Amino acid sequence: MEEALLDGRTLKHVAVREYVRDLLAGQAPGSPAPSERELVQRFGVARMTVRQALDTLVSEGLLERIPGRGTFVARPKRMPSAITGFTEEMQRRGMLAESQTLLARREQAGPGVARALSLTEGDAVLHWRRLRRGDGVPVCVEDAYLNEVLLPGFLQGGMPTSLYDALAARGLRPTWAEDSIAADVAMAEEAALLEVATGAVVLRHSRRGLVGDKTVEVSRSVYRADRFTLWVQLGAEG
Amino acid sequence: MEEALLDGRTLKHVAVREYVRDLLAGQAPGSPAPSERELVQRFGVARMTVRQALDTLVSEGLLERIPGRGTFVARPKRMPSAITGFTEEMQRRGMLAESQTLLARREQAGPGVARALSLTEGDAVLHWRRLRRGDGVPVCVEDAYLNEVLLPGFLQGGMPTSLYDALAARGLRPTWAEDSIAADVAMAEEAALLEVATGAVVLRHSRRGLVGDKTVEVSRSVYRADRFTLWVQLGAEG
DNA sequence: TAGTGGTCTAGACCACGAA
DNA sequence: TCGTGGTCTAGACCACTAA
Repeated sequence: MEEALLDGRTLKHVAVREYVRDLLAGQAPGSPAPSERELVQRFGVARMTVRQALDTLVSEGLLERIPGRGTFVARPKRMPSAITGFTEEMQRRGMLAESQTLLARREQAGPGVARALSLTEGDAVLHWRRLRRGDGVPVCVEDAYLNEVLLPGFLQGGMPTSLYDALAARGLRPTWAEDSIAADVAMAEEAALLEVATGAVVLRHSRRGLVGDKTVEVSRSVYRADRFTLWVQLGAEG
Repeated sequence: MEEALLDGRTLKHVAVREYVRDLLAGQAPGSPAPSERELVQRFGVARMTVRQALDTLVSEGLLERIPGRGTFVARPKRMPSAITGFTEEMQRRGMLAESQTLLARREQAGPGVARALSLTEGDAVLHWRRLRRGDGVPVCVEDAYLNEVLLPGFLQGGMPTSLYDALAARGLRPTWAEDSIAADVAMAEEAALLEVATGAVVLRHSRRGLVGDKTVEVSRSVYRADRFTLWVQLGAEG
């Protein structure tokens, strides 16, 4: 029976690991995993091999070992804030996210954008300006600048609703972000778009989004202070 | 010579691990670690034991294994924002942090603070209000509410400069934080303390700080918008 | 007492990188 | 060719938990 589980091509600890992962998929926290010796019997491998498989699942946070008791499905750990965009943020709050493209074109990078994208001033960048609504009310004006070299043909074929979905489809969703958040007042143009008075209080949010060492996105957003509060979770342990 | 390194009380993989950690402390990224077989010889242990020791250091991010080459000091990974307080934040910016205690007393928890600290309304909490300066200029008014049960005698013996240092000394430095950030205008009392006009733009920052499952700190800070921008790094990969 | 995970041994063969 | 880390074996003894 063991032969059905080991095909000779897959590494044994990987086979055991994926077997256990499938077995416990969807199981409630606290559900017991097979014991190490049971997996040794089932797969006909050494115990160290089973431990190597389980070690991986423990470090992933899927399993939890309790000496003298056994191995169990761990309760999900608290996770720090993911790197999300407006669309996901609104969905998380149960609000309807809408976007109206005000501008989508190639431009020459100004000094600030060029530095943030690790380009030279005057290099071509994609500039995408949107008015973003939550439940129909203007919430935010966002200017996103994208590295054109990484996104050939991005402006063709219609703009997507979610920038991060579009980046993810190209394997370029940021895995690292450097954000700055400040309070300020709205300039005339911003105020008109956000349907507030010039000088109304706003929250300014800038982001530099990287995947690996490459900056793919620089954005500057201005939020109506009366319609938006930023939430951030920090830390790892739970 | 091996006997000098193993005292029989310490677990062997721990002895090997700490030997390697000390050996490589302060070494530049890319510096080679002893090979696994070299450590086997030096400590007279099995190779699996050495691998267990090195596995820990690899998962800590200190070491990096390169198959066929060896094991090396890893370059430091980018880390998400730590959970810091005002003092550390100012130091990070190269500014002098000063604090003036406006209030430090036991109070009965109001509904919001009680809920955030997982207490019952009316339970005793420690309330610490400070005016915080950076390079001598008022930057922030912070109200911190602390769970008195976790911090017996905290108000005696003089207030520390850094709340987070004081919590760390008790093993209660938050490992998880839930923050909210919003733009607003200063109320009269805040404006007077911050030396701005009533109605001036401010950044409001609330935090719930936990260690494990216990909430140890709830704070509400109001920052002068012209003196403070918040910075956050998100993500894990580098 | 029986079962669990934690630690440890003394080997083995492999793919890969550098010389 | 030689050294490296990656994988794997077939056992062993320990402390701890639960019945």
